Amino acid sequence: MQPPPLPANIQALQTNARSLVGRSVGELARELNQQPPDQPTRAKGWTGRLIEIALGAPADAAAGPDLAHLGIELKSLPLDRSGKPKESTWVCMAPMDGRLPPLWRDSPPWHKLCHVLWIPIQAEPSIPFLDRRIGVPFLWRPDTEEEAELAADYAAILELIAHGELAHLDARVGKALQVRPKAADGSQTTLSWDGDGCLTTTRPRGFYLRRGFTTRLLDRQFAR
DNA sequence: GATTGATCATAC
DNA sequence: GTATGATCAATC
Repeated sequence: MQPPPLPANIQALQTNARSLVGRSVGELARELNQQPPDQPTRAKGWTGRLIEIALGAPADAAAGPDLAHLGIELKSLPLDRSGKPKESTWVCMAPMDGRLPPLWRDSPPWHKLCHVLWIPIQAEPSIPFLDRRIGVPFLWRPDTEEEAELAADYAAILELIAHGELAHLDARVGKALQVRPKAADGSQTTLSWDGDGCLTTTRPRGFYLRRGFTTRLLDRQFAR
């Protein structure tokens, strides 16, 4: 199997994604000539990138959906032994300097989350890394209720950032969408504003979907 | 066991 | 340095 080209449309993408069901990480790596990491624990995003390669997504560092021409974001969804998401889901960076648009529908997380192709994958520690298998993919658009929840969380987060109340912006804010540190280490900084309107610095952070939220997506999709 | 804050690898 | 892909590991 060669790395497929950029899928021309959603149908092609879905066909490709369905062809991965039941394949193992090791098989996929071999077929795509990707060298598996020696220490999987030190290659956190490797499987996600492997799936992107398998689906023809370009590996660029630009912000925005993976498949910009289709408006679709690819997300691997690692599952634990009970079939629930193992972790929260990375969404995108959260600018701390006031560049976040006031309207949810203009926001970076909305543009990432408005149309997602989820690729479930086994991730329980008891399964050797290369033996983990890919599950049934599903396209998702937030329904009214889900979007309202995300938008409300976004508004709360935005307000804290806009008012320079970063001390109160921790991972406990937000029912579905939360903000957590996102950096190579604790020394990283980015620009922000304090409560008096003075420029300062803070730790870089990003938006994440809580585990409970993605659990509900799975439940809805597979009606379990 | 779930959550929060910290961190790892890679591309550009 | 900033973005992407996330999971690790300490703590609650």
